[in-house]
Amino acid sequence: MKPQDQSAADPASKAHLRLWLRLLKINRLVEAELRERLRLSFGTTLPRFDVMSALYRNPKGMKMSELSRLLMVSNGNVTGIVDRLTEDGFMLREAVPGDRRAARVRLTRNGIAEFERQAAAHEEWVSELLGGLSPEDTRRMADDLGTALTLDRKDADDA
Amino acid sequence: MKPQDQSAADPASKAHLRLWLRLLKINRLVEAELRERLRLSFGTTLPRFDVMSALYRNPKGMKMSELSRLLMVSNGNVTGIVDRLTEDGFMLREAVPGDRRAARVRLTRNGIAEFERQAAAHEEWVSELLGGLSPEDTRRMADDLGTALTLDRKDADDA
DNA sequence: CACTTTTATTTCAAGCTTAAAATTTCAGAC
DNA sequence: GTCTGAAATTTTAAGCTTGAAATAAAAGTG
Repeated sequence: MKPQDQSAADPASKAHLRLWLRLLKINRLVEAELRERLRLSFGTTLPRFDVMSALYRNPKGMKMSELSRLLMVSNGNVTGIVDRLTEDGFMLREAVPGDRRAARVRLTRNGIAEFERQAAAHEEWVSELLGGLSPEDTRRMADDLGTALTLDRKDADDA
Repeated sequence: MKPQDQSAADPASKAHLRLWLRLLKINRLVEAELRERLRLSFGTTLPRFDVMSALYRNPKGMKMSELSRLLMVSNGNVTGIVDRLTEDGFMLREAVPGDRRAARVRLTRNGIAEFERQAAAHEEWVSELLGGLSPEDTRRMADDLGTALTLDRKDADDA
């Protein structure tokens, strides 16, 4: 490829940057709205919702480190959020039989019931907020992102 | 459409939720990487980069409230970030002639030079991190998101 | 002009977040 | 068994973030 092929300035990097700025924007828009609704409707926060969601899908409980890895946040971060959710009676720490260092966290009966209420509203809200995307665009974009994510390595699974 | 058309459970909301979880994931992945690189290479953070970026595009400066609205963060948040960037000599507050309440913030010569270094690296990093997306997918996704964003109302503009 | 309301910003308390250091326990080497 | 290093978690300090309250000044009302 000849040098002047780069006619209209840099090709890919500007396009990627443009996409990134839009990803950032929709993320902030949706997160801000979800945060406010969670606060007003349930008196909770997004990080709390995320932790409860992870535990809801793992009824047997998860170790702190598993939680931290899945949610892609630091260990110390999870400690604080779980502390507060435990104070509220939504979850509890259990000893791990063979390992006195580890702690297994799981939702209480109360936490399960509370999360189910929150999750139903949450799903409706997300759908409302992404309502501008047609079913086809939605599916295609999710698939494209799936590709990008597996190429970024990390856990290639997904529910 | 007949009732049993909804065969595979709820249609749109689950698809939107799936997309949302992937948007969230790629966002965290990219942000985590950018945050670490900004820290290691420039000793700065994403919020600081965002503020400097906004001011770089507005050489005449911006009022605190304009900054806060553009970046979609709270007023108090901007105050703290600008305070620290000012201590570092990258920006300064100026009085607004006709309004003694307001403050106009702009980059110093030093701040401009520093941001230009950071922005060049940042663009490369983003392109690298989104490298898994082909030029076509990248463009299409950005366009689709643009649609979703204008439908979410708010400022329909964009650079 | 006095009064009220709106606007611009900062301050504050609480919670989120990270990276790094500190603890505690486990597992392997000897 | 003792030592050394790795692993799981918590603690800590600093910065980010919000919503609400506090300040201060501008703009409208009468």
